[in-house]
Amino acid sequence: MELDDTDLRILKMIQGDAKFPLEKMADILRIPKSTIAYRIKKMEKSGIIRGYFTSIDPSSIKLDYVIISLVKAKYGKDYHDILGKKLSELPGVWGVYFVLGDNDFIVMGRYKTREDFMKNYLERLMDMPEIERTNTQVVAKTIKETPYVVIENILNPDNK
Amino acid sequence: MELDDTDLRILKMIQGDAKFPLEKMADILRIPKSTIAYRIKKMEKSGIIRGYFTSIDPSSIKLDYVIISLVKAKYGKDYHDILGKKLSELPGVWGVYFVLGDNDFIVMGRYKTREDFMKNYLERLMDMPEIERTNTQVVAKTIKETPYVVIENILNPDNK
DNA sequence: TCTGAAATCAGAATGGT
DNA sequence: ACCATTCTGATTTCAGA
Repeated sequence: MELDDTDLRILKMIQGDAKFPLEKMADILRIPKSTIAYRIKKMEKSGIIRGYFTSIDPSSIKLDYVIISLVKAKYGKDYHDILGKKLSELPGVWGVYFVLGDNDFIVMGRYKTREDFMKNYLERLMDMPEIERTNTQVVAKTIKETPYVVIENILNPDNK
Repeated sequence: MELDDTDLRILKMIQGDAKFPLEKMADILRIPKSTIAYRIKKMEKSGIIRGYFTSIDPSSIKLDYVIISLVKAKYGKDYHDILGKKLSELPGVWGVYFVLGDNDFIVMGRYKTREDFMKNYLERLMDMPEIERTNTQVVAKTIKETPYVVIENILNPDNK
């Protein structure tokens, strides 16, 4: 499905506020709210809109031990497929990226304590025979984390 | 603010579906919907709930060039502060983590093309005098990306 | 802090263009 | 595909426990 400028403007308004009222959008874009509703439904059906989520402050539920791991798999396609799956099923892991370069996987996770991290992450990682080596880094500070913000500049010439 | 079991159950329901109806929650938890509303409002005010977001499929808007950078700053506190800020202001960057270990920053970004990436990210990175060295990896496949899912197992004994 | 009922408002459904 | 109207149901408000 092709997105026109109106679709992008709608997406920009709802990406940071899932409950942005149709009426306000209608006022801003100067088109009827039933049209906005119609377009949003279409984007939901086509998979452009993947869902509506609530962002919860991780530290409010004591998830203060944030880690990022660089993982190198042993050579062979099977190893990669199996390892990718295994990593993404670890408790606390919210991101797994298969990358080209020195490493194979970059893994993002959140844990309550060092003990929680050791038990539920690191020890399980040690048990994976598909791994060649790992390098895990502790996040001292999250400076920015806005994974849902995708549309930054609507008037980007590349969109034309 | 202290979260009890009911709060956590509410959060678990809305984290993956911001529009989960109060009435359904009331049925499941067997408490009145006005109480659910009251508790959600409280969590919004106290900052536990940071907002409601729409997840947009990045590839639907042609953001197919996904990168992760490892950045090492030159020594000195000022360098770190300035660099963290500069990195988080780069277009396309959605995540910046200050980490302990071999690197100082891990930077997550999304771009339309290699050219877009070169122009808006890499070339600007090259211009930052605070940087000692960088190592940028291209994401071949995003295996998992669920940053909003924070509460995995409500019945975790650690919560008690 | 919690609850029930009433009032308000937003979103879904409809049908016509 | 678009839009005006109608209808349904979810959220907000408020008084009382």
